[in-house]
Amino acid sequence: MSPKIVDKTEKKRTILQAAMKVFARKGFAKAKMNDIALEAGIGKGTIYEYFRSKDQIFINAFHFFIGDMEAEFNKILARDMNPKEKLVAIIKATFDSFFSAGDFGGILMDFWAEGIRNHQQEAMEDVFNLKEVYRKYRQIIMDILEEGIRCGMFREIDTQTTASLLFGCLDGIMLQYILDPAFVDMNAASRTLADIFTTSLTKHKSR
Amino acid sequence: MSPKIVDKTEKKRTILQAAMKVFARKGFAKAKMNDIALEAGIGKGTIYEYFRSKDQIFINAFHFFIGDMEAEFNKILARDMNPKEKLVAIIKATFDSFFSAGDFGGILMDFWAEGIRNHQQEAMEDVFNLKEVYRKYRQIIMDILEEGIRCGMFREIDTQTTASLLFGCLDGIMLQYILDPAFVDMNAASRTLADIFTTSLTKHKSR
Amino acid sequence: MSPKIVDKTEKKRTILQAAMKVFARKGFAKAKMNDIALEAGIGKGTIYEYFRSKDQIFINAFHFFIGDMEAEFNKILARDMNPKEKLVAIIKATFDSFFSAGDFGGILMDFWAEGIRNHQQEAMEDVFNLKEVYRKYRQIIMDILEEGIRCGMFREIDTQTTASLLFGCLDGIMLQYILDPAFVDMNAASRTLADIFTTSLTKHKSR
Amino acid sequence: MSPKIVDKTEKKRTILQAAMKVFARKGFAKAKMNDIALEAGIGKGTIYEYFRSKDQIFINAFHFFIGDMEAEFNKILARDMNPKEKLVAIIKATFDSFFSAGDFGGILMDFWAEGIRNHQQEAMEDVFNLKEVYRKYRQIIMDILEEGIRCGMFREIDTQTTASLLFGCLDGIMLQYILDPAFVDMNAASRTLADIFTTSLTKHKSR
DNA sequence: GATGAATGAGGATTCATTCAT
DNA sequence: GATGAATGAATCCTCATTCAT
Repeated sequence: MSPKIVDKTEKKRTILQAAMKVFARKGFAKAKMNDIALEAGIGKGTIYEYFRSKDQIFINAFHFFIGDMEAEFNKILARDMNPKEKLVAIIKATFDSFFSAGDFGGILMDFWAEGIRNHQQEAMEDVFNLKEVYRKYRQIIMDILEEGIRCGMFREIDTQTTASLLFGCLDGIMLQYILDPAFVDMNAASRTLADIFTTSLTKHKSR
Repeated sequence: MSPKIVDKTEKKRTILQAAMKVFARKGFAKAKMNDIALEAGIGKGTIYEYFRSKDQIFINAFHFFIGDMEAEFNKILARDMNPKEKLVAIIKATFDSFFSAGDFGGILMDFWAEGIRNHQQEAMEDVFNLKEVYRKYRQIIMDILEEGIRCGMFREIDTQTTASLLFGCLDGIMLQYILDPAFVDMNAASRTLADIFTTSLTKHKSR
Repeated sequence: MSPKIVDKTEKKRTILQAAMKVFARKGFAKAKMNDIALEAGIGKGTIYEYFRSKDQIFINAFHFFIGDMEAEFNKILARDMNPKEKLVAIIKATFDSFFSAGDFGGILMDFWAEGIRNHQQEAMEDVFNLKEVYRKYRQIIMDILEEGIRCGMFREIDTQTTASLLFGCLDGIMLQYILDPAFVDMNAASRTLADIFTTSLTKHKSR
Repeated sequence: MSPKIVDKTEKKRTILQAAMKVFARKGFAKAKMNDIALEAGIGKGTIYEYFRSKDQIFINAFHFFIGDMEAEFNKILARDMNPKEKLVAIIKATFDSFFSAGDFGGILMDFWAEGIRNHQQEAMEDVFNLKEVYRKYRQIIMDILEEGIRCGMFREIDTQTTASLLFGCLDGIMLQYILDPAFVDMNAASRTLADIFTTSLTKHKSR
């Protein structure tokens, strides 16, 4: 009765990962559906059994990419750590998440580029809202900063701006790594970034 | 002598600025030559009198965009300031440069996205080498940092990584501004960024 | 003996009727094999157990549609009626046959459209010869007209052309009904058509 | 200043006529844009300078085809003739119009087929309303019939149904001609059709 | 110099058909 | 026998680029 049994979810992920590789390699615009099919080792037409369009693949890739990071952050927030430790953990988690994405790092650029254009235009607002994602992550950092100020661990700073800067710094350093891996030591970057922000934020009793 | 006097350079810039507006609005891939022609108020074919191809326009736009910043930085370096002041000036100049680009902010994403892809591929290496541009700017910051350490103003830090982080932070915060201008106060960002880095780098005598 | 007894003929008809519904609804070109499978409540692949191709389904549908009408006409010809009565009976039978086709009326257009193209091309000539079908039906009408002339009931007319016109009129009125059912009263049409032709053909003794 | 001067309207017609030829030969669905381009002796892309899509070509072809007939009919109605003469003139004009369409006769089938489907669906209602076209032409015939009855030239008949039948007969006979030109003498058909209807409709004084 | 009409290579998408289960 | 996942040929349409005027 039931013919060929296929794990749709499994195959969908296979295609998605193939697509992400190709996007990372060529960028969204230059990535051909055929490239994705070849990378996935399937026929061109098969992709359309799992995704309605090239755009849909992109959006799915975005959510796939974001998903992990979100889970990771929530785990950190739930842990029993002081604000400074949380901040360091968030920084470390972001770097880890970036590396677990493996080849797909370059795809970040397309997420950004597409996200920026979308926010200026009308459609897709709901499915591909990079602005919201950023707000959410900034809020997480802001919460930690405010907690630190409340408990007297951090000095009084503009939490919103500082959160933006920290988050921006994470983005920016990854960008440089993607662009020029030989020049950026990511371990050092993780440590130094944590160092700079915690040093600067820490309230010195004696002063 | 010449029947029609046209300032080639002037018109080239007109086209370039039109192109940058369109790129910023739609992204490189979705920007049509016709859009650029319309924006520039000229005929489609005329563009080809000034640029060999769409790619060439992009590369020219890139250099146009970079050019100002480079000049600005050199001016700062030549000025008679201490390292801390220079750092603050560089940060300020970067923000200013970004705003002077006006509408064109969004184009940064395409520069980045294209630049990243190009560095992984072969062609264009010479004409569109984003990697080199970044190395150059990082070097400028590194030089300031090292000068600061030498003269005992900054503590001993990993200058290369710190330069990367500072420069990354500048990129990252602009990205967020482009994406969500209502959320990011650029003046505060400029001040806070300078504050965080100088505070953190400053060598405290008593310790 | 056989593990599963399936009435091949029965299922073939099921598929055929499903196909006819879909053809009527969407036209041959826009009808998808999947639509037919869904309408028939079977799997897409199953259709190919009964028909070699989409074209074959169409041809079979055509013959299925024609089959009834042919039987009906032969019955009329065999009956003991005068030519005028036979003509009226043929007209009535055609209308009835059209309505018995139910939803499938619209499919006539595709039969016509396809038939016309096929006759101008080479292939299918044998399996799908609309020209022959028309010739046959015209001949039936011609025979009745000639019989009427022979027995002095009809005046001397161009039987071939008159047969074409009568048959054309039947086609044409159905077309209008399909297009705009609210505007065409098919009962009135049947009566009026019979009236016009018999009135016009009848030989008036006194003149 | 002004480059290549092209009569857009003229070229549009050229493409339209090429398209009509191809539609007539292959049917709408099987006609490729490339076929039309080849027939028109231009490049594939050029078509899109004049028509937005294949559908638009079809709709334009429809209006082009209808246009002439409408003008012709209005001329007849304006002439000083009695109803019987008008009827004959309308019949003749329809046949003439059909032949002036030359090769394009076969395209009628696609108009019909498409028109029928459209009336069952939603879109295009306004641009491609075959129902309205038929209503208009039936009305023209009805008006003539009613005028004939009023002036005592025609007997009292169901004008709406008779108009449908006459118009249907015109369609139907053309269909047969397209299908099997060797079998249908269009001159005879024109004459016989006029004969049958006028004979049948004429009020005989002595009765 | 300027133009925009013409072009055709290129790519997303559709869908009849196949075939492993 | 029945199925539907997989396939790729086929096709519409886009758009950078050319070139006659």
